[in-house]
Amino acid sequence: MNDEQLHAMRHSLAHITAAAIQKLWPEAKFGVGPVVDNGFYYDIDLGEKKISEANFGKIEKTMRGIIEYGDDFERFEMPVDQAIDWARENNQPYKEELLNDLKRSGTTVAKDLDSAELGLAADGDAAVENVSFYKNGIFTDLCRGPHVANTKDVGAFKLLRVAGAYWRGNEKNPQMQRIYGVAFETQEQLDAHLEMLEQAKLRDHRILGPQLGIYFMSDTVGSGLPLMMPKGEQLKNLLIRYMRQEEEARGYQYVETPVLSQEDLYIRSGHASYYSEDMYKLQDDEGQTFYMKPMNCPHHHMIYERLVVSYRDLPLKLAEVGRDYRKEMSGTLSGLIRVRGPITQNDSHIYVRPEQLKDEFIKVLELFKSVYDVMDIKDYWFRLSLPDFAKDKYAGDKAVWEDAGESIRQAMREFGVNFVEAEGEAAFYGPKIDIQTRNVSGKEDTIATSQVDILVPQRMDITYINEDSQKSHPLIIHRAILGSYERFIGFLLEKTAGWLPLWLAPEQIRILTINDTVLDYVEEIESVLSTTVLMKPLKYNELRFTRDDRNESLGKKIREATNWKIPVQLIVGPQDKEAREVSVRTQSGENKIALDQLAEYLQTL
RNA sequence: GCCGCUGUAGCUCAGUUGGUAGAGCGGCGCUUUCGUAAAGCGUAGGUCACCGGUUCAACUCCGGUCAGCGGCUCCA
Repeated sequence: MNDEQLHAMRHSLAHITAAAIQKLWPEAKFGVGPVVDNGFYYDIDLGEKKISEANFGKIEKTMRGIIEYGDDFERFEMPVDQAIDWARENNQPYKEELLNDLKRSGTTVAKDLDSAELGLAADGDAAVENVSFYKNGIFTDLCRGPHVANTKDVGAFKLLRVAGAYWRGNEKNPQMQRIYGVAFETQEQLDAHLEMLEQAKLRDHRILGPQLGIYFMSDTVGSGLPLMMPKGEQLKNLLIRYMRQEEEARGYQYVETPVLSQEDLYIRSGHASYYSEDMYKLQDDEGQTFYMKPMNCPHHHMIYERLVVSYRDLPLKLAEVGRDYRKEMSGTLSGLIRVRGPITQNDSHIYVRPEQLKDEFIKVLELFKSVYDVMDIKDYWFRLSLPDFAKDKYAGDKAVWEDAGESIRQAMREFGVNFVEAEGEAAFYGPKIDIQTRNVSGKEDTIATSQVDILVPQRMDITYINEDSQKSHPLIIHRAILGSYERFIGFLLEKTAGWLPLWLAPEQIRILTINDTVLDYVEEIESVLSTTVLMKPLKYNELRFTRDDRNESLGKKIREATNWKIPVQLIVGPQDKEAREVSVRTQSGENKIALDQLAEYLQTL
């Protein structure tokens, strides 16, 4: 089966879902019902009545009835005015709204999604005259198609969940219910997909994190406020040390700035007008207003002003382990991926003269590549996020925006990275690149981001004196290679299924004894380990090891060490002591290593 | 924030159609000193998320709050 057939199948199932719902709840009003990855959805408004997953059995049963009955999907066209009458007569206000948009402009002025749903070509911007419909049995829907020939031809499906979704993606519009389903050609493929989703859950950092003693969420502390446990703080600190090592080698200078600032700073930077609703605000006893910093940029700009006078001082690269707090809406929070705080940024601002922008941006790309290679992150791509001037988010000179976008584009071409472009995803102050990857369930995710700031230097009037003794505004590259350390830890846990590489594992080595007769030998091993230092990729990384000499079976000790995903288990029994070796158990198998070779061997893991 | 679902021992979960709860693992104690993913026996442990209402009686029904999950919206 090719992609088009699969698409038609899933789209047809969306219609069958709607048909079943119309049969069960004749008052249902329908929105759109497109195909998505692995399945489909349909948006439905039942007014006061709500569908819950408890209704899925009934809906699926009705759907199977429709499928078995085997109506043909019939396509027909009608003039748009007649279609509007049809929508009104059938009490379908959402369809009526779409049809009116179509009539007016030939487009629905909403997302591309809509055009695929409707009876018009995706590129149509002239007003349309005719729209197409599809009918299966008693259910008729405005739709561009294509569909399968008969309701019998839809393969295997399962309704997965129901969610809220704003009509046409706008939170000011009414909220509809979105019924999601997955669908495949065969039951086997469907089962395999459901199995994959189950497997993905086992790699979920929100399960692994607490399980491995990395972090947890406390009901008492509150949403989006993770508590890092000793192992998590260990891991985070290793990442911080590594990034600092790499950045300082490339001329970055570390600074530290307060978590609070007076309101003035954000008024001057312009963040206040965009984000004041999203900042935590504090009032002191003297009537002063402070904000908790949601980003480090304005603070860094103040340091810039103290350090930079002349063009000779540029580029200036300031870096910080910045602890930010953001008033994120409760519904957006998720494990370590989206938190309120601390959002510990691997943050840096590179202040450049315009002619330095492209070269410095290439150096940033080089740093991305170098760090991601070490982290063994391979499956990622860049997204060049440009402004959409139709939105009022973007201010400033259009030509400057385009120059900056073009510099980034050139830098990426010159450095040779793959990238896609996306309009309307830029930051308010400039174009950016996002580093995209797919998470364990196949959903696209942003790991990190880098922006070119063309607006704030003017707005804050931060300057340098150029070669002609004139005041000029620098450009600023904002960049976070690992994003936030919290988010990166979440990402890393999912990528590795908890099996962190040796250099990052909070507990790297556990010595497992077989009985008490080897305790003196264990001490010898420990003295070797405590004088061994890993040099790559983080320099002077002292080994972190523990000993399990409890009165328990070896099997149990191995099981526990494995559940903790400790990369190196050293098994020590009378035979090892006799031979002056250790049994090294790693994920790739077991090796007997002589004690005097152990330090050397560990460097190779 | 919005829509839907969920919240029982440290963990994973069972249970009561309203009469104050149970298993496995873990913990603790004793026995066992054992070679590659769980030794045996015993034992402690719960304001059934929190607050209020209905009721003779609430973990169970109703309302609210908090927290988690799936989406939508948002993401400097």
